[in-house]
Amino acid sequence: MKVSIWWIRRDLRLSDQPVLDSALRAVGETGQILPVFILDPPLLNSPYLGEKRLAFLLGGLRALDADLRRRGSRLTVRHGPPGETLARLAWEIESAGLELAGIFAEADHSPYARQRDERVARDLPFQPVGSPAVLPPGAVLKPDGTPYTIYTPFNRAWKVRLSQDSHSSIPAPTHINTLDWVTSLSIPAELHLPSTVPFPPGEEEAQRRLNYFLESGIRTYQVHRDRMDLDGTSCLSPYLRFGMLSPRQVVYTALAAIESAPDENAGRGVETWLNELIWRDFYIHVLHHFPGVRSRNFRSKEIYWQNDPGDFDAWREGYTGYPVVDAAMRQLCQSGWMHNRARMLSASFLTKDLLVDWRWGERWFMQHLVDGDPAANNGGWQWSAGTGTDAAPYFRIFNPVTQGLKFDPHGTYIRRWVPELRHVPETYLHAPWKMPIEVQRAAQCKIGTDYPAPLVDHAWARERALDFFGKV
DNA sequence: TTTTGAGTTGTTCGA
DNA sequence: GTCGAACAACTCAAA
Repeated sequence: MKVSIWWIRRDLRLSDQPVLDSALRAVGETGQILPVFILDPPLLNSPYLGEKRLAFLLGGLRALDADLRRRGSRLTVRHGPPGETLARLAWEIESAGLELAGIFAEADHSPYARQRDERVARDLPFQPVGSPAVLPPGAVLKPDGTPYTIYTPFNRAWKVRLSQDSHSSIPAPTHINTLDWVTSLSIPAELHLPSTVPFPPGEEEAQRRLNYFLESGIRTYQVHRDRMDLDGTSCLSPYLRFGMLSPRQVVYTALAAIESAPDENAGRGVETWLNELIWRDFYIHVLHHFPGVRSRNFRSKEIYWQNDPGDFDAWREGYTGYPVVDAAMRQLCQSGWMHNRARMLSASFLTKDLLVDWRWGERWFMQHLVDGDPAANNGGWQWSAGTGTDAAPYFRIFNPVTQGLKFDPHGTYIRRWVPELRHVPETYLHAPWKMPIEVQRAAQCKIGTDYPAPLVDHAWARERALDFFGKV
């Protein structure tokens, strides 16, 4: 009898699951599947992994295990180096007189994962299937066969490529014949998602959110997505990060949503949202073709950052004295997520106002984001710092006050995340240091005591950054 | 090979 | 208050 190992990494779902589908095909009607998740020590101990994302992952494993059990299956969890662990499982299968049909896993394009997989493939019958991107790296190239490094042409080519593509969603199997005598660790239970993290893990929740977003949020997406005070975005990033949603299914569901409801706003919303999903693919492709971006500037030579540890501390704890920046940083630490505009704004503040190395910010974000993904996070940070592919021009420096006025006009976002500013009148909310002393007293918010004075003067910092980056 | 046009997300200043 | 231009120069994409 044949057995397929389904090695689960960041594809925690059963529907539209090409890896599981391949594993099933390889063993036929009578064969068995062994769904495995391996707790890999270097990943668990990585300085880029934080508790919130780990808790989300573990919760996702619990949810997947429950989904599997409903189909007569279960998840096997092991701990150890993946190569040895898989070899051990292969040995267990073969010593029981069964035939290993193959080890099936979704491709993972991050540098660590590629090295790991190459090593596994050397010794074991391992095949990567599918991709966490909608279109896999290599599928979108310039006519001369080299990868794109500018988003807009990539976007155009991506859309052409998608139009040549066909997709028929693979339904979740109703029953999965499973090898059930293999021993498994229990999923570590000590880590639970804090209640401040608004992302219940699991495929069912992911599907529910996708449907809800496509029914209601998509119509206002284009106008509300930049507003930090509204729930204008899809909030699907953690689910896409761990493959609780199939990225291909997301795209095709969204496209189908325009066709079935030809509402002008919905159409615009889907179009805008699709462009965001293409950014996700873009950075996955960039990291695949240029793995060096994880440690080095994509474009510019080394930059001699100021890297003041005190400035960095103030930034990461949310005590810069600029309310939107502080709201953003506290939202990150408490909820494990940050609004897209808040990410740009706080990244601009760290790299341009404080002249701190983007890698410091990148690592901090990775430690706290539930959706933290090496490709997207690195792409975003290098873009913000002006060192990346298709980077922001060096003179594009966000003004935290005007950005706040524009994208959090009533200060709801600030009041939500920076409670010491809760009673500050709207007129002063984005620049509280301008409050006259009697207003500070009335608002129970003394600047310098209850809430910090600005860490740097933005106008001065802007000039300093222009000068600094001008020289580079 | 050469040439031309374009490049996510902003801010400030002066008319 | 609104609007357009300047903020540079360079690399990339595509004809």
